[in-house]
Amino acid sequence: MQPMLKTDDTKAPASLAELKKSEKEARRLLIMRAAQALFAENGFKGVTVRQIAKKAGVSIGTIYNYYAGLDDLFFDIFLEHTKEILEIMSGHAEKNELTPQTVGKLYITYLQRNMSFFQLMGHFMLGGVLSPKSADKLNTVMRTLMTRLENVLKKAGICGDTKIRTHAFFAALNGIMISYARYPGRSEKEINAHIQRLIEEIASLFT
Amino acid sequence: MQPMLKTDDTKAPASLAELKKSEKEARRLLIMRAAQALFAENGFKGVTVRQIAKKAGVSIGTIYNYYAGLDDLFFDIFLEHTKEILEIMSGHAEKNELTPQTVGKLYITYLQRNMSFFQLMGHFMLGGVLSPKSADKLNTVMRTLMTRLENVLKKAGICGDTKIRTHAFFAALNGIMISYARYPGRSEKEINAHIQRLIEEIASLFT
Amino acid sequence: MQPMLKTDDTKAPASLAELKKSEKEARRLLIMRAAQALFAENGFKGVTVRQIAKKAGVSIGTIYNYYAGLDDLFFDIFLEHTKEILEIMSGHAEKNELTPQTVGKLYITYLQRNMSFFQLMGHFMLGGVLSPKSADKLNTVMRTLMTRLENVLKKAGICGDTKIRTHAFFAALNGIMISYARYPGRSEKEINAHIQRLIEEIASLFT
Amino acid sequence: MQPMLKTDDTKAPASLAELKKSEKEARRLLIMRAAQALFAENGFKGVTVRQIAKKAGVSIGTIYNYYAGLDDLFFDIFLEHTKEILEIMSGHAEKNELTPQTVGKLYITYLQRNMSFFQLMGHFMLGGVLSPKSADKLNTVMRTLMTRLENVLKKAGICGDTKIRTHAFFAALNGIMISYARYPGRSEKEINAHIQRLIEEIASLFT
DNA sequence: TATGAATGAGCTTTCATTCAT
DNA sequence: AATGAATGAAAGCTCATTCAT
Repeated sequence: MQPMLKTDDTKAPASLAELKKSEKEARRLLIMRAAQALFAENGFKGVTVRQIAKKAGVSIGTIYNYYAGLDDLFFDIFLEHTKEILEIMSGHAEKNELTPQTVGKLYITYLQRNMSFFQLMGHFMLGGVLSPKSADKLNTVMRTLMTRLENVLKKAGICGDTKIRTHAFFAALNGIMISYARYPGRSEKEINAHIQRLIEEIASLFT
Repeated sequence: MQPMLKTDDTKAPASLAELKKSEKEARRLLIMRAAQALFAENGFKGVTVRQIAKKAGVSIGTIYNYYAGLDDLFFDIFLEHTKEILEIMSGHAEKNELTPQTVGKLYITYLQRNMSFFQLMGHFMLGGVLSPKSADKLNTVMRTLMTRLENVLKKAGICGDTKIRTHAFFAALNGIMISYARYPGRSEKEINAHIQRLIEEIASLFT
Repeated sequence: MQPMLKTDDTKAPASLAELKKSEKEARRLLIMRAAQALFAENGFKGVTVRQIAKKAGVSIGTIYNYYAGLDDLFFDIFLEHTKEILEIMSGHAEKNELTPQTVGKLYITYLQRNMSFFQLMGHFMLGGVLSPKSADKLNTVMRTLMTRLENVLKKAGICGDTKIRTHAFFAALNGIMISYARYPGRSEKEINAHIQRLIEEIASLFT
Repeated sequence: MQPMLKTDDTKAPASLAELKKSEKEARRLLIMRAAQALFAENGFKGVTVRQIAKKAGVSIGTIYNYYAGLDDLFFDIFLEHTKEILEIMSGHAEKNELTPQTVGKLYITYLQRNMSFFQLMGHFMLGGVLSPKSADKLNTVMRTLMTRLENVLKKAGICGDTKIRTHAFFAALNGIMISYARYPGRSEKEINAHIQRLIEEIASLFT
């Protein structure tokens, strides 16, 4: 499972103040990346503040200077993943390659490679409590994602209430993951074959 | 959120041995119900051995006389829920009322009223490790559920690979839950309206 | 590590009462042997009442019908071992084979094959509290052992206060065990070679 | 039973960093002394993390900041005792007072006043598992102790394989303790008299 | 702003012993 | 005499968070 987070978020600073700001941002990123890596290694439950601090090369206290608490950090990671998914889709959109099927496969592939992202999704959707600020951020990014998906489906020729249909498509893809991504007693290969068939099934229904 | 687990599991015992056995079963149920109630009250965080023991009115040690560990107990709860869903569907099947739409609504309604079941599903599917024995039990009950769903969809006139299509239907329903059941910043009413529309959308696709 | 406890303690009963008594004794033995076997397998700390009951094929409660508690059972095992050592020495004494060296090797070999016995010795001598009754039993058997050892040393020609010298010999042998029987970082072979040399050294001093 | 651990481990710090380091060392010592005191009071049974924390006036968590686990702490105590024994012997060596008899009495007296040390010795030699690092430390300190003992015995005129003879002497002394230090049914006075006689007996054999 | 030692409530699990049957 | 389910105190250990430096 290779995390796919990009690394070139920094640009040339224009002033001292901006320099400091970008430094700060860089360190925030450092922390987030460390946590993300640990997620990928040990899953959601196996990540502790100590480990993150060690991996990021900062002190525990510093983490709390950048994030109000672990859930805050976790949500930041979740958001980062969502943004990355958007970028991946953008990349393919420019090449005019997006069909419901390809977008479905892209999305699921991403989730399979970043199970921790899906674990976080489960955490926040099923159990966690989001601050209003976090909820706002989530809304913004989700709206963007939905708009993009909607465009793909429209181009594929869906009609009717395209918005609700997009939501249904998105839900169905997530459903594949939670229902079959780690089905007990099945090999990774079997699971993947099954998932691919399900994506095609779902995608064909939405075309 | 009202749990809907049935309570009339007891029958008249035919012998002393059977009496003891049913007593034992009754206490096992007591423990499971206590845990289930705690799930409903406080979510995953609120379920500790201490809490369960207190709620069930038994000692901590007793819990370990009935279950090998917490995960064993959790899985038992999960299984019980699944069986109950099957029974609900059976009830409606006899009355010949099952369409993809009604079965979808029944299922989602159950999940909404028993969020803990869905949390457990997430727990086992995303993070937990199931013992081979538990995996077997899971397989058995899931196969039954899938068969039942398949019959419903067949009666509704689906064709092609009905098995994979059933899995897709099931996945889509679960996806609605994980994607929208607790969407942050939305009221319960809004959420429910949205979910109902999504069910209809999905169901219509599978008809 | 093969435990060396004998098994033919039963004789033909002369009456019904005696039959019952011997049955009882047989069951007591059954429990003790089970505990002894578990000691050999898992060491002193790894033995629980449940395990003993299971291994002996009796219920937990039954164990408490025969022994006041675990320490009582442990002490019984300790005593049994001591008696066995005496018997081994008796066997060789009849053949007129006992020198300080051979008796030292016999004793240490027994301890090495029954480390749990030595662990018990440590338990009772360093930390445990013995009931007066147990202390009496211990005294009796130890006196017999000392007498036997004394005879061996006398035959080997020691003079002076033979009693204190016997105690010193006995102590020295035990000291070899606690000091070197499990020396960390040494292989079993190295340890054994060292122990054999020490026995010879000690034995030669007492000749 | 008065523990005899020394207390003057602190020196004037040369810098802030060194100050902090010595503070840390002081707290480590605080924890170790608390554990040592509990050993002396209640034996092995009385030493729990909670008790140590309470006695040392620190939190439970703090103990785990200084030691990886209880066994790590126990071994530290064991080592500290060994070092102290070495210091005691050094003090007398300077005064040229060491004969096998005096060194035997010094050693045994120390063990009698610090039974917990001997209990720890039993713990590690009979049941415990030492980390490689701990095993190394043990080896170092034991080698020093053996060298010192060997010098004493050499000065007393022993010949032959002086190394093995030293080990035998050391073993014999330990054997006195495990065999007779707490002989059940004997008064403390009787026990002490017996032990003193045994030391003389042993010492005379090694001269 | 960065640090990291201190905190202590909290966790799951074990196990000798009791006692009603 | 035999049973074994129930007990619950106690264990070692974790870890997010705080706060003085």
